[in-house]
Amino acid sequence: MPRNGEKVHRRLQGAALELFRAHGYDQTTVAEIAALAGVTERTFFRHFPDKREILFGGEAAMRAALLGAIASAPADLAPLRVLLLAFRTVDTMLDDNRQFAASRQEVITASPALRERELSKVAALIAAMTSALEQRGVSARLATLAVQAGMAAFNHAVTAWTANPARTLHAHLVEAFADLYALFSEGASP
Amino acid sequence: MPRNGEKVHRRLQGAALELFRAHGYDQTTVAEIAALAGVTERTFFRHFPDKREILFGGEAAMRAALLGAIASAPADLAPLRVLLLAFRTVDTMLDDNRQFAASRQEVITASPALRERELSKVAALIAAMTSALEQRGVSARLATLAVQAGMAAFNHAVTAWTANPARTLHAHLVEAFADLYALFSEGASP
DNA sequence: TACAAATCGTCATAAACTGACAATATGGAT
DNA sequence: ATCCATATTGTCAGTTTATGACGATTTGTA
Repeated sequence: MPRNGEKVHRRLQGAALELFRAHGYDQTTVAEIAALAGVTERTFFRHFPDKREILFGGEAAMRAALLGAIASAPADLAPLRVLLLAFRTVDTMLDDNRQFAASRQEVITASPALRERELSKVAALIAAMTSALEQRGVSARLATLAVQAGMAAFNHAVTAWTANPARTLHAHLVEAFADLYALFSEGASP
Repeated sequence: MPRNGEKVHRRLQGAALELFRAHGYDQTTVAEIAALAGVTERTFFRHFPDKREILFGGEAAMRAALLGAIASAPADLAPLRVLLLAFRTVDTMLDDNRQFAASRQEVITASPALRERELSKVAALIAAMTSALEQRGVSARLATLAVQAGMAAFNHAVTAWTANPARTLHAHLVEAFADLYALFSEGASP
């Protein structure tokens, strides 16, 4: 039933990334992206709800992997151990896309509008992981704190890894979690 | 030299909050806000860079207080103690605005566009607090992790406090930090 | 082949912004 | 009191993003 279907979707994404890299996000119009992909401006908005969304949507696989890992972790594992385990299951996924992901990230960090959308995506992922932790019996309070702290460590590990790909992402991740533990190991709460 | 000056700015904010509460953010046009404030649509965009920004900008005082508290904290205090101290200096500021802040927050959480902008504001505040911690000699790695974890605790405390104003915000804040410490007090890092 | 359904193109339109220039009000100097 | 410099606003034209309606085209299937 589809005419071109999936191909148009990817052609639009490719055209957008190419034009964004060449002239920047703001200087690129949706009409230009559509023209380079060989479709109409109207078709762009049939595939993506808005202009910012075109660089996102590939996180579905990582999201599914993270949620699945949280759900199927050993029952007696402490919340942060569950998160570290989950993050370790997706670091190979990032390793494959390294080339493309770095190029995409360059464009995102160069545009305030895209950075804003990225924050929104991360927040949605945090919310999903939080409820996944709650399904394991972790209280809502502890779940939010654990996921936000864990995600901070994960993001720091990823950026440190892109800056220094010599060390493995897994090593960066373990170090970030160690830093997190060190921060809180100076006596009990006030 | 100014014609109306400050008053237009606040009139626009008041008109926007009123209309957003009545008909929602998406169903309210900038022209309607400007008309209710007695100015033109063009004047709106002279006071605010875009439509989402009109509900923000009041965080300047809190930001200054937080950064000042971080900078002037005792030199031998651990990073998270510095943050808890800083958060305690602003909880009275929130207590005053409680009425208005709750109304504003209702509108924000009801609109995806405004939630997105709020995330962006929080991220900017986190970045500023992180570099404030770095000025104290804390490493960039530890600073990011500490501020993100601390901000998670602070935000959780604020939402818990608005849901249950019987307990003081300070009590909620201390509890959230205690939760954070508890999360990481189950043996050393892996 | 013919039918059904999913895309896609075309057209019209609203709303969010932006630049240019004129009009007006305000504070101070003469 | 008058005039001048300056800040603010109004007006207008135009671009870009986003949406609805409707017809045309392609594809999978009976």
